[in-house]
This record gives sequence, structure tokens and C-alpha cells, in this order.
Amino acid sequence: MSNDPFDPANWDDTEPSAAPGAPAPILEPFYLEGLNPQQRAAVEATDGPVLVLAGAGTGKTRVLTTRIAHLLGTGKSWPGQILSVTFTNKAAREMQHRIAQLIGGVADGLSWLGTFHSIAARILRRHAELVGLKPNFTILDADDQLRLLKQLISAAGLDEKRNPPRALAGLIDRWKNRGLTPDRLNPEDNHSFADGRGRELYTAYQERLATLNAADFGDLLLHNITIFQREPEILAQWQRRFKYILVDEYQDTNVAQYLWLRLLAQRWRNVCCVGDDDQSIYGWRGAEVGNILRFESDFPGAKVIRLERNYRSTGHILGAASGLIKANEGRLGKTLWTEDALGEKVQVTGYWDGEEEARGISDAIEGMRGHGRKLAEMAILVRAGAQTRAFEERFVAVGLPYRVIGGPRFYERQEIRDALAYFRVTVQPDDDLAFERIVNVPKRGLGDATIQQLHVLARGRGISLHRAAGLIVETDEMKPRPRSALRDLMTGFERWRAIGGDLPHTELAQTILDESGYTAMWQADKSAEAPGRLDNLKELIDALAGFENLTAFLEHVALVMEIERGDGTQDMVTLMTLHGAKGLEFPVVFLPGWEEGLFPSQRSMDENGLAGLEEERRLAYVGLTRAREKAIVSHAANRRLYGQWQSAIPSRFIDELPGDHAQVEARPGLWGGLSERGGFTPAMNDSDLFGSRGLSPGFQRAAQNRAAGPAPRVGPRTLDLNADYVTSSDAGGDFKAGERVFHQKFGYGRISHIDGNKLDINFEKAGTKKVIASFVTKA
DNA sequence: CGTTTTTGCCTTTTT
DNA sequence: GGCAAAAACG
Repeated sequence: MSNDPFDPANWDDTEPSAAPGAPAPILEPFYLEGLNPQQRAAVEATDGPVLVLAGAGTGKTRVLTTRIAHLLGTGKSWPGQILSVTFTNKAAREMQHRIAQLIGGVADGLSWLGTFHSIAARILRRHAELVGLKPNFTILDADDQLRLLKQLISAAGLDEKRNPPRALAGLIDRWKNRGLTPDRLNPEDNHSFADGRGRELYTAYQERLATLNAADFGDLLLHNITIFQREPEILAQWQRRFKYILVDEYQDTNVAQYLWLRLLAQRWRNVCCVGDDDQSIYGWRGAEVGNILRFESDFPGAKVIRLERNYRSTGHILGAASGLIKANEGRLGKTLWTEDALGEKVQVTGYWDGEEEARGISDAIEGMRGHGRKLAEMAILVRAGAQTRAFEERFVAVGLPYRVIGGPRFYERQEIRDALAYFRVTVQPDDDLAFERIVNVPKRGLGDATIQQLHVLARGRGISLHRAAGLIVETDEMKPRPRSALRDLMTGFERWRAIGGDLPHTELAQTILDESGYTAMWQADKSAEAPGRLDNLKELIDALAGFENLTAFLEHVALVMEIERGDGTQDMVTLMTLHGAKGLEFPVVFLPGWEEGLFPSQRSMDENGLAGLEEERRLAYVGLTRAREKAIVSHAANRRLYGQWQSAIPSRFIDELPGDHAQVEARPGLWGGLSERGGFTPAMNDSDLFGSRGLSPGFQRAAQNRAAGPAPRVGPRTLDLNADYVTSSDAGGDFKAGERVFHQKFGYGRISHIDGNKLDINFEKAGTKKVIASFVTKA
């Protein structure tokens, strides 16, 4: 441990004294230079609750970072006393980076700058035992979570088709986001899944997590809240520590995050929330715009500061975006302005179909490139990830370099998850989910039957699969082939754990992948993607080098699902979703697919009505305000969806763009009348029903769901976990030597020797076998 | 037990 | 139309 006073590890929890080692106050600190009056007010209002309403492009991050510099510079606080939370890892990195630029190394002590989840995880590790976990608990990702729920659903005797694990995952997530533990669930919440068995499954899920020593994402915050509410002493300790709290993107916080913040902020009440209600686009994930709308009543006496001067976009772009967002109700209201020139109007273009749209946009991109624009200055922002496909195809065809942001993420790739599972089992043998993932990868001849056997034993004895495997390979329960395969794997893990002490962890990781046969598996694979996967594994080992040990790396991976990639050198067009673009800016922004049903998404409107529509509109607002100089909106009359042609009318958002800021390229030929190509209009297309008669995909889906009718009743069944856990003759010591017993596979026999829970038995037909006690009953 | 064929579902958005 | 999981086959 260092002597660094900024290192929180060296920080005791005693009351901080007034101004620890404060540098002499400077009359006009350098970092305040160049701030506008509102920004400056937001920076200098250090004490008491502050809400900063920061419109798009108004210097929000600058205010946050400068405020931190100010807190440190005036000696009001140590770095370790500042809690600054962001929503995404990207934002956290960005802040860290910019503070370092501003004040240099002092920023290193800001160890409580991070995402809600990463900070909550750190706090939880210190008090894990209070919620029935060990400090080294695993953080489950979506995939693990789903597999677990699947097991629970079938254990409850429910049909997976009718009760999809995904739906349950979503439900539990929403409950957790609202701060609801199973015991706090309202009766009416309970009816939304499997005939009101949601709560039962939720409870079972939490129990499973506890036995697995695991927490999912929602738990990180929820457990924090539980601890804070139950242990006032612990809460007080954290409250004392965090003298200043800063929150980025406050409009995106959910109820759990809000509760967490409010608990922590209660002592000093120095909480500064920055956000923009017009950019709230995560309602589907539990974000409560209400949090920001209610701020003043939650924190009486709060200062509200509006940042309205935009430094990013031209007048026309700002005017178009402002005009659009006016259609929403229940806003706090801001009027963005700029001293910039009006610039070009937002251009709206109609196309015949999606292919023509992709062609048109790629032509426009090449045109601009011809006029000296860099590709990196241009971005295409789409509503849904799948929409990037059409552009990718076109760009590949014409050889235009592009990058897709947010596609399948590095740590979600199969080979990476497999490798990580090996590491997890090495570090934490009891991680059943990881164990299950790799027992038979590469193929070792350990199929369903073997795994089932392990499960039965593990549940019967209340131990992990890994330990069950350790036991069972000592016996003759298994056929020789799977048995020796399993034993090899187990000795492998033992060896890796043993050498882990001396070997650098990167080498250990490499050894694990090599010796387990995992690397060889992909080397032997002749498919096209195998080389890429091997590259990814190499990259994984490289990434590992940046961490102290495997454990630290695994923690990082669980919370930061992305990897820092050193691209950036090549000039490329950026392709991403509107959600992914929040917080970014580009000189030129293309906004394709503005069609009713696609954007605004039919599904959002079906599921959330007006609120859904307004969120879509905010998304459109976010999209437009990403542009500095040029925004180009487009829509297509026909689009292929699920392999079927659908025709669509232009998005209502296009109509809502004020005419004096938008230029609509008139192409009346596309709707009604004859089109330029061929003699028929979209109206004659057999699938024109979209929109005109309400048969959009979402509507059809909704209709089908309704038509599906109630589930056939299978009689009342209750989830009885005990039934699974208590198997016959659980206790091993119940047998005596010489006793006659029965075994499912080997038949009758007599016990010749007892070794703990392992029995040597002379079977009448099968000969002498070593067998686990729980597989035997008294005859 | 592992491979091939068939089905069914899907396109929001992410820590 | 494409992809992943289930089913069917060897």
C-alpha cells in the first residue's frame, strides 16, 4: 500500500477536517477561464444540491470536470471524497481523461469515479456477507443469467416456450431497477409471468444466486440499498466518505440508482446532478425521467442551472431539433441557442427502397470525400442495430472503409466467453455456470447424461458441480471413458491452480488454453471464422497483461463489457445506433430509416403508447443534435423486413421538422401516381397494408399474441425446490459395512468398505465398485 | 454422443 | 431472410 494521501485505501473513515493541505486560493484559477456565466455558476455552486440542465452540446462534461478540478483546487475536498458516477464506461473514461488533462496527476486519486455498477460492486465486496455472499462473488452476465433462469423455469415444471426465460429476465431486471426485492413485490406485479408465479421464480432465482455466490447486474445496486437500509452504521460510514457527489446523465437513472444516491447524499447534501430531460432515451431500461423532473422537491433548496448555449451545431440544425422536440409534453423546457451561423438546412430525402437509400448515402459520402471531407467526420445513425446491414453490404461492394460501433461485443464472443469460463473455474472452482460451460468444450465425450449425473450429486449433497466432479471421478459411477476424461480435466485445473502461484498470470492463461486443448480445438477448425477466433484469444491474453492478476481481470470484464481497441488510425465512416451515439458528435450525420413503424418504432408505441412515442422523439432529437454542420434525414418507401417487402410512409418526425430549418427534397412520384421505375406504385404492392390499415409488424404481432389465447391449464403445480435438493439417503454415514444395498445401475450388492461418503460394494452381478453413498439405497 | 436438418423467432436500445 | 436452438438422424 502506498503513502499517497489521495489513495482511498489509505483513507480512514474519520471526519474529514476542513481543508486538507489546501493550496493557496488563486484569484482566477486557470480552469475557470473560458466558461460562460452559466457554466461557471454550475462549477462554483459547490455546496448544497444542484441540478444542471444541460442541453445537447452545451459543455456538460466540461462543467463536470471543471467542477471536480474546482473542488480539489480550492481544497474543499480530497480526491477520495468525491463520488462521481456515470452511466457508461465510455463516459467514465472520458471524464477521467479530461480531468487528467485539466489538473494532471492529482486526478489519479479520484478512485470513486466510475459507473453506478462498478462503484456499487466495489462497495458490495466490502459487505458481501451481509447479503449472504462472499467477498469474491461472481458477477453474472446476461448469458449466465439466462441459462440459470432457464433451468429454474423447467425445474418449476413450466413450459419454456410459453414462459420464455428472456421475459422473466426482463421482468426481474425491471423489478430490481425499481428497487424491489422479492418480499417487497406488490401482489399485482406478480401476475405478469407464468400465472402469477413470477415472485416464486424470482425468490428461487435469488436463492440460486446466493448458493452460486453470484450477483447479477441489478443485484449490485439492490444489495447496496438493502445493506444501507439495514445497517445505519455502514451507511453512515459511506455517507461520511463521500463529501461531494456528482452524477452524469441524471435523466437516465432508475429508481434503484436514485435511492442509492439519495441514501449516500443525505449527510452532506452536496450533490450535483447533470442531465437533459430531452435526451432521456433509456425508459425501456427502467430510467425514470421523473427523477430529474422531481429533483427540486427531492432536494429542497436545490439550485437549478440551465446550460442553453450550444457550442456544437449550426443554427438550422438546432432549430430543426428544437422544433421537433417541442411536440413532447412534460419537459422542463430549455431554449438552445448558438452564436454560430445558420449553416445548411437539415436535408430530407426520400428513396424508393432501402437499397437505393444505401446507395444514395454512400454516393453522398463519396461526394463529400471528394471535396476534402474525412470519412471519420461522417456517421450514419440508425434506430436498430440490424439496419446497419444494408449499408455494410453497399460499403463492402464499393470498397468504402467503415466501422460498426456496438456490434457483437468482444467479451460476448463465444471463444472469449469460453476462455473466461476456464479462468473463472481456475480462480473460483465453485463457479458452476462457468464449469458447465466448458466441461465439454472442447469435446471430451461428456454429454448431457454425464452432466445430469453431476447435477444430481451436486444438488443432493449441496455442493458445487466442480466438487461433485472431484468426488465422482474417485468412484466407478461413470463409464471409464467419460470418467477418465473428467479426471483429466480435474487434474488440469488442480495443476493450473498450483502453478498459478509462480507463473505470471498471462502465461498461466496461455497455459490453461493450451493444455485444456481449447487452442487446439480452434486450430483444428477449418471454418472461415476460426483464425479470427484465435486472434481474439491472443487479444484477450494481451488485454490480460494490463491487470494485476486473473481475478482483477475477471472483475473488469464483468463490469466493462468492451475492450480498448487501438484502431482509430484509419479513416472510416462510423455506423451505429442512435442510442450508441449519445454523447458523441460528428460534422456530418446521416439519419436513415425515418419511416412510420421503424422510427418511431411500432413496438415502442404499442408497448408504451404516448410515452413510447415521446421517447422515440427524444431519440430523434439526440440524433439531430449529434450533427455539427450537416444533418441528412432519409426514408424509403419500401423496405424488406423479415424477408418480406413492406411499404411505409415517411415518419411523422419528418413532418414535425419546422419548414424554415429543413429542406425536403420533393419526390412526389414515390407516393401515389406512377413511380419513376416501372409502372406500379407502392400502393399496388401486395403488402401495402402497412400503415394504411394498421397492419404494421408490431400490430400483427400484438394481434397474434391476443389470438393465442390463454394457456391450457395443466393443473396447479407449485415450485418445490426441496424436491430437487433432497435425494434419497443424502447422508453418507448412514450405512454400515456388510449391509445389503441397491444401486440403480449395478443392482444389488453388499458394502465391503466405507470411506466417508464413498462406499466399496461387492455387487452380485457387476463385481466390486466404488460408489457414492447418495446413489445407493438400503435393500 | 455428435452431426445434420428443421423450426421458430426475430430487429430496439445496455450496465 | 438469417440465425440459433430444438429435433431428428446416424
